[in-house]
Amino acid sequence: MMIYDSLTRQKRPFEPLVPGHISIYVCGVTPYAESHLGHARPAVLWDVIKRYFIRRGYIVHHVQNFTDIDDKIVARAQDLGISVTDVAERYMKEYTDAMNRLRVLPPDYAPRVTENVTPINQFIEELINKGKAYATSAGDVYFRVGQSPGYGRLSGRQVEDQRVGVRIESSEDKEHPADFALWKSSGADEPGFPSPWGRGRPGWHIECSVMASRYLGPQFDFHGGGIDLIFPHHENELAQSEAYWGVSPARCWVHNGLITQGSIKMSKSLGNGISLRELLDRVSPMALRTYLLSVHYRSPLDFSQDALEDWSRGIVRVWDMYERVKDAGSPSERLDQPWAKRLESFEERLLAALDDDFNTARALAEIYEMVRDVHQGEASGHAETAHGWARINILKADQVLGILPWPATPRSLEHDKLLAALLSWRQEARLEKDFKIADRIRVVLSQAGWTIEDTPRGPRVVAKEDV
RNA sequence: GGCGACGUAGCCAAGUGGUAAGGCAGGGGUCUGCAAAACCCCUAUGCCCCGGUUCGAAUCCGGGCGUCGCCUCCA
Repeated sequence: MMIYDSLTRQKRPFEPLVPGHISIYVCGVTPYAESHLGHARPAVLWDVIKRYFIRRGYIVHHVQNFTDIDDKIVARAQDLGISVTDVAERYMKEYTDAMNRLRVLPPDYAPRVTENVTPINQFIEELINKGKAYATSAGDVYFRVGQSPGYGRLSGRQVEDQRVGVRIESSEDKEHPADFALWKSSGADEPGFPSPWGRGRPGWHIECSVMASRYLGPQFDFHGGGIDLIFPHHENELAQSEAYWGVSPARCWVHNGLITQGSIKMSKSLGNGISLRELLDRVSPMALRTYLLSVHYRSPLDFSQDALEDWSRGIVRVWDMYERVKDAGSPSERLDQPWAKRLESFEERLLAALDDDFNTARALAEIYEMVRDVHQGEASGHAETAHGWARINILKADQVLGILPWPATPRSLEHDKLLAALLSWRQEARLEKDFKIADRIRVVLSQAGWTIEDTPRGPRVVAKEDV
């Protein structure tokens, strides 16, 4: 198992901290606005990583937080004239709904900052006691970057090289411009929590150090998030955790590339994010999911509607095959043909692709090659065996990658009866060679959003919204 | 200015030293009342450019060109 670590900048063999267990902390979202497509990428990636480790026999502990208190949420609440809690709840629910539609398994713990204020305060106090942080007369607490010799090694930068002026906020009583807030005092009209330094709220980075160690311990296996979080968020988090525990928190830092549009990063602040909810209303969630997995996670993914549709057309072939073979029995004969041997060893190749730094693109390619082997089996007169393997292998791929759509929108019984009646009328017409009627029925159904396909096994109706 | 990533067929994309996976589109075919679907076959002497290392380079090194990201909230 080879995994790329952002800290060492190389792919290297991975050994879990505790044999047989995998612990994962992924930075979640700040729920102050609608989720966009960019949020779906790490979620789907970590979902696959998790399923992969589970399949490999590990016990997985996965934590993903919600930053439910933050300046942006406060501002949003004031805009909408509702409470900070209501804003956070609304967008957390929206995010969770989108994840469900993408078949993303929920994390084992989804802690919130507002439920961890006391441990956060204890953590900050200890950092002050250790001389790693200091409180100001204004009631703010800052982390003392100068006390962290390794600071900058995750993001590969030196504090003094950074563009001057950008980080420095007005009227600072910070000791050093690079020092960052652990605790920020709240104004009278802002939400706040009591603390030894007065009423205030946690800074952006401290939550993750606190919650990760609280739920997973001082050290854990993976820390994940978008590549844009490396600096300052993860750099600061690393510094805090190290200052507190004396060890580097994550054994491996995994950062996904960003989703762009026209090569420009999709982000909330640029306002060019594609609404995840709207996109999921428009395309099949599982087609979107496979599209996200079609590019290696560390590469940027330049979103295009065309590319998504291309992927959608491809994965539909796998769905169709599953429809055809889902009732097949388990294969009972063992054959020496190459296709049969490949079908038997399909899962090994699937997992081997993921062993190599979670290469989901290669894993998807394995699925298509497997589909071709099934066709070869059919052509060589062993359809039953081939179908049996097809069923097993597609389900195995689905278990790890998540590729099959959940049942399409349920239809009413009346609906089905009506369709069946029209189809049998058309079949009668066809038998009587009355193709005028037959074609007329096809046109009428097509106008209603249904496509009839005459297959060797009889007519089949596909609803346009299913694809 | 500092740091980093990327550049593979018409499009998307895997491949990090051994002779270019996969998907979409396109062409040809099988099947079919027609259509669609499905399936089969074909489609990069070449991987941004120029040098170098090597028996051998898309892969390693050097130099360019182009695009993007981080340094401010960001997945």
